[in-house]
Amino acid sequence: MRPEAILHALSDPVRAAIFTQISGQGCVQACSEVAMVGDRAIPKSSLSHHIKVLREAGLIRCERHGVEMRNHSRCSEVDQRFPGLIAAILGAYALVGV
Amino acid sequence: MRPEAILHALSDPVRAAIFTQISGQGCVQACSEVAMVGDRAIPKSSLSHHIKVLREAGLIRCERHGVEMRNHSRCSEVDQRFPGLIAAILGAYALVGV
DNA sequence: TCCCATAGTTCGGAATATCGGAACTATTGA
DNA sequence: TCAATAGTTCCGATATTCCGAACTATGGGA
Repeated sequence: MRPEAILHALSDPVRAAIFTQISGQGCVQACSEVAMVGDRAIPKSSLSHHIKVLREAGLIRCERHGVEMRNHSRCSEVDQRFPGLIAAILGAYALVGV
Repeated sequence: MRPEAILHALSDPVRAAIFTQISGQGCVQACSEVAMVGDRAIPKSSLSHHIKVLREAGLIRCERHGVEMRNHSRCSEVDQRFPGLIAAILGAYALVGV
């Protein structure tokens, strides 16, 4: 879990929005529930790529549940390792309304 | 001054190190003083590019002083707009020793 | 069992960004 | 005016990103 990977993952507003969504409500979302960011539909190959980047950065964990993939936020683990990082980043995005 | 630009700028460990260096001691450094990161020499065209990315992200301000360029950290301005962001990021890098 | 529908992943090629050497520009001092 | 120093710009090689199309995996019927 490296800081540069986390920053890179969240330096894309679309990925930051996806991560916010996964972290926010209930902390579990299937990819198909994330297929919209704002009013914008994300092509599923792009979404798959974004999810992969978030996963490889250690920000989320994915497990198959039947036919769908559930994405869990790893917020608390990341926060334990890098205190305040996630909060500051999502806070900054929230301030500019993304 | 957008969060994604700041995160992108600092998602490169070399740039993060340059920014740490500029922010750290005395808050002013000419590019030539930054030409080393760790034991690694940075080509000056690359350094110029890195400095530009940091400048455009709003992280530093550059002004010519005679023949050299001085780089000032804008830490406090960034912190005013996005509280805790810089500290959390540099703190995370410090934790892994970069 | 076989087939279909749903959910994601992988492939491939076009567009874009990054890196660094070489050439260029700007400023100072002799 | 010329030389030296400090950065910038240009450009080609390399690497990333984006997304449609094809592919894989799982579960639910007929």
